[in-house]
Amino acid sequence: MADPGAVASPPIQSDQARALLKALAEPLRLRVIEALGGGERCVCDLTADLGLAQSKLSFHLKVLKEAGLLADRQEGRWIYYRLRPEVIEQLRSWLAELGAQCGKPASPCE
Amino acid sequence: MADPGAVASPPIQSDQARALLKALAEPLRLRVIEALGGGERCVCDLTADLGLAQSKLSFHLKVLKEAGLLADRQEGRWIYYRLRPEVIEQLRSWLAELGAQCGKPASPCE
DNA sequence: ACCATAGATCAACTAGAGTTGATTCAAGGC
DNA sequence: GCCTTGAATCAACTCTAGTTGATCTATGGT
Repeated sequence: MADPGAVASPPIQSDQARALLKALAEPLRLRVIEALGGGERCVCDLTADLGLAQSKLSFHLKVLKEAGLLADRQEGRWIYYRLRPEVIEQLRSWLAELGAQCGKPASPCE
Repeated sequence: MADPGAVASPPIQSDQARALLKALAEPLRLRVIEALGGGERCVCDLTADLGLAQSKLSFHLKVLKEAGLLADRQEGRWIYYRLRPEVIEQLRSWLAELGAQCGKPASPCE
């Protein structure tokens, strides 16, 4: 029903969806996410490309990681971040359910 | 490629996606959205069901409407709000693009 | 015309989230 | 061991977004 190849993508709760939405709904974080949409990047690259103060980027990376949207790995002095597409997929599934049965007419309240 | 049955869902911009995400990423608004996920409702029903102050609900309905997520119609004294599933679908498509090619390995930055 | 009710709007207040610059920590190079 | 550099953390500040209660508008009943 969901996604065949994915690593067990359980249906996501409303609270989890909200956390993901909140993490995404911030201009800088969205730019980070979009940058990582092109593939894994190290922090120094992101800092340079997005023209951000180091501590600012670090703050937002932390938020995104805690929301579950990013994964990271260390290699020597550098830390690489990447998107976790399965989490995006969970959010998409959650959104799909929202639109599913919203066409029902209202019961007149008079 | 996109959605066959939908009413011409043009690819959405990053800014528009952010606006939608921001509108969704608020606890009360998400509750409203989920309530409307079950079908159209009038404001008085929503106020009662969600147990909200009237002005508070009105504020959030406005935000959601301005984001494009809701449509409304007036009938006598009452105003009915409903979800716009095509907008949700646009957001889903936008999210799908994000995860598409994020598997690319990083170019080592040393 | 008057009153009651649904809903939007407004101004003042509050709180939470992001910014900034300094500091700390860890990994390499010498 | 010491110095440099990548990155995280912290405290102080700022600002935006949501809350609150009052007011305004419009619809319908009498």
